[in-house]
Parts: sequence; structure tokens; C-alpha cells
Amino acid sequence: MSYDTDIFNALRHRLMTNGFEHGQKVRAEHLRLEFGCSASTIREVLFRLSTIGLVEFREQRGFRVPEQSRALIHELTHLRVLLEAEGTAMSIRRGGVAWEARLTAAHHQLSHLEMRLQSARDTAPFVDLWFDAERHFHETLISACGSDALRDTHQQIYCRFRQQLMIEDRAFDFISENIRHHQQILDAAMAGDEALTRQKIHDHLARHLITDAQVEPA
Amino acid sequence: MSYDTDIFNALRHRLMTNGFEHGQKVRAEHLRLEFGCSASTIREVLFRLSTIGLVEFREQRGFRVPEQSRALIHELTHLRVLLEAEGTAMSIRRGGVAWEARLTAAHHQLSHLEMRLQSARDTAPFVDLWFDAERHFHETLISACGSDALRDTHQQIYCRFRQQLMIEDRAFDFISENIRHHQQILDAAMAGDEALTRQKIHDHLARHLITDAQVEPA
DNA sequence: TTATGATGGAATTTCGAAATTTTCAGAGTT
DNA sequence: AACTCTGAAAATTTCGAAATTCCATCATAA
Repeated sequence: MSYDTDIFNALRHRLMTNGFEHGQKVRAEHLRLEFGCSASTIREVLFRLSTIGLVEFREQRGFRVPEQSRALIHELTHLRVLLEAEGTAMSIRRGGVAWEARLTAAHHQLSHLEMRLQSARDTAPFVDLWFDAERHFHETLISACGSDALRDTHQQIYCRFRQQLMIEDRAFDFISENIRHHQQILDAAMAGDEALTRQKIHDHLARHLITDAQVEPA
Repeated sequence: MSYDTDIFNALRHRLMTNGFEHGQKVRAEHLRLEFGCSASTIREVLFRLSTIGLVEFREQRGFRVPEQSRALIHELTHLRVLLEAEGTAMSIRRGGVAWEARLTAAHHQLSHLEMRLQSARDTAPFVDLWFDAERHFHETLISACGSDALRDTHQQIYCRFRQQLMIEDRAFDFISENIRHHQQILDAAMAGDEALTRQKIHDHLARHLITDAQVEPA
């Protein structure tokens, strides 16, 4: 495995979880020391991350983590619903039993974790696990869509979405809501009901959308 | 303007038009000589292009232009329809007169060019102009959608779509069809009919989709 | 003839440093 | 107090070269 790809994945993960603060400058010089490689290598990785929007690049002023923004969260959520609903509908049509099995497994793992989270006193040690399980469930939803392009695009948007939410969003505040949503998505998908599945995916993410009421508060 | 960005745009344009053949290796060493910069600079740019899918990267084996593939064209078309129809519907809702004016202007330029193309003996000198006009029209369609994230994503997909089509697709073979399609999209959008506009955008791109009949030819 | 392995040239990846630009703290001015 | 200037420190961008890895060619052997 090459250096480049390792560092890319490490930084991507850190940017999606809580390794950086929004708006913080990402100093290539510091990362160079941390990873023990040269500035060029770090720079390559940061450019790659900037192309998918995980860091912003300004000439002569380096890279920085995008600011958190309600409007951007709304945009990314909208795109996620669009891509995820479409991909899941395609999976329903062409996934077959193998996909249903994988989806059931992914949901089982996720819901098991969420149950434990619900009754845990200290949720901190679960955060990383939950993060992976939730992502795996949503990736599995679209995994049988048959379009790598759609999956890649969805992954880009999902990464940015997570990055935007990470600090504000306390996963545990909405655990019981999430459990219900995930169950509904699973049920609708297993029943082969495309329209209902689309609806449930939308409902699951709807709280991140800005409604007209919020834009123009009477 | 920095070197990096210049080279990035130059290569992106070349990859979208006809500067490279599908599957061809992109030798950083050669580009280094051509652009008169160092290998690292070229490498940075190629990594950025690889992140959006315009070149493929394999460790220790450099970069190459993606192969042309019917399946990929189908996937990219599908995504384009999804994003462009959604973005245009949003533009219809919130674009207002300013957007209508811009769209009319973009369409006028495009159709004027297509008329001349239709009657031209040698179409070669028009290709670049048509390329820009067509892209401008489609970008204008979604320009008032209010979501930078959607616009960025659409642009990525559009670039890859163009790259896949460039060699196979002889623009002039479908000029009269395109003229009709563009007119229908414009009319539906100006009439404020979201559903019809979505339909017309789909129809416009439908010939790049693989139908069931093609997949399983009796 | 086919397969295997060696070899040299070409392309890649990474590095460290030089050149350029920004940033920031503090001195001086209005 | 607010503003500008200045110079040093820090960060960036680019470069050229060293180290590594691939690839085509050819020689050798089964």
C-alpha cells in the first residue's frame, strides 16, 4: 500500500469524524511532520480532498476545513435523498435475495448497536462503531444499484454531509427516532415498495432540511 | 493565477474534448516537458482529475484515460438526467425573470450555432464553439437551483459524460434532433411546467441510455 | 516453440531545499 | 485609540534529483 492512499484515507476519515474544527486551517507543514513525509505528498492528498469538497483550497493561502453552514447541510441532504432514494429503488429492482440478505445483516448490526447505545451511560466508546455501522447500512441500501458512478457520487456527498454534521449533531439525541426510521426503511425495501422506500429515506433525513417556515419565520 | 489551476483547467478541457484517446496512458513525464513545470506539479493535477474520475490512477502504474464503455455512458447519463431534471425544476421554482432571460439567451446562442452547423459543409471549425454553447445551455438550466453542491456535482458528471462520448459521438449526426430537443426543453421551462421539463430533459438524453431491449436482444 | 529469467531504459514516487508569499506582532504616526 | 508600516517568522509553492518500480526486449533453457 502506498503512502499517498494511506494518508488520503486517514485524513478523509479524520475530516468526517471530529479530527478538525470547522473553518480551521489545515497546515500542510504540520501534517508533514505528523505523517513523517514530505510537503509534496501532503499537498497531493489535500488537493484530492479539495476536489471532493472535504477541504477548501485558496491560492497561496493553503487549505482549510469548510465552515459549518445550515444552507450547505440542506443542500447535501437534498442531494443525499436524491441519490440514495434512486439507488435504493434500483437495488430493489435488481438486487435479488443476495442484496436482501446483506441489507438485513447490515440493519441487524446497526440496530443492535443502537439498542445498546440507547441504554448506555457513556456513549463515547460507541460513537466510532455507530458511525461505521450507519454508513455501512446506507451504503448497502444502494449497493445493488448497478452503477459505480452513482455509488461514487453518493459517497462523496455522504462524506461532506457527515463532515458538516459531526460537531453539531449529537448522535444520541435522535437514537430512538433513528431506530424507527431505519426499521421503516428496511421494511419498505424488503417489501419491494419503491415509492414507500423513497418516502422513508426522505423522512429519515428530513430534519436536516430547511423548511420554508424556517427560512421565513413569521 | 497559479500554475496548478491553469494546468488543471487545461487538462480537464483536453480530457473532455478530443485531446486524449480512451485508455491511453497519461505520462506525467511528457506533460512535465510540455507544460515546462516539475513532475510534482503535474502529479498534483492528475490526482485532482482522478478524484473526479476524469483519469484513473493505479499505484506505481501512473494515470490513464478511462476506457470508453456503453455501461458507463449509461450510468453517467442516468445521473445527468437525475441531477439536471432536479436542478432545472428548482430553477423553475425560484429562478424568476432573470433566470428566464439568461436561459433564453443561452438557447438563442446555441440554436443559432446549430442552424449554421446544419448547413455548413465543414463542421470542424464549429465543434469547439458548439461544445461551449451546449454546455452553457445545460449549465444555465440548473444555474438558479440555489445549490452549489448540486451544480458542482452536475459539473463533475457532465465532464465525465462528455469525455466518454467525445470520440464516438459525432455531434452533427444528431443536430436536427438536438435542435428540436433544446427547443422543447426551453419551451417547457419557460411555461413553468416542471414535470414536462423533466420529461424533455430525459428524452433529450435517452438515446445514450441502454434499454432492456439492447441488454437482452431477443 | 514456449516458458522463464535477466537486463537496461523509462516512468513512478518521494524527498529536501530554494524561492515566493502570507501572516503577525510591534513600532511609529496621525 | 486607530491606522499604517516594517521586518521577522511561518507557510506556501515549485523545483530538480535520488530512489524505487515497472516494462519491453532479449537471452537462455526446457
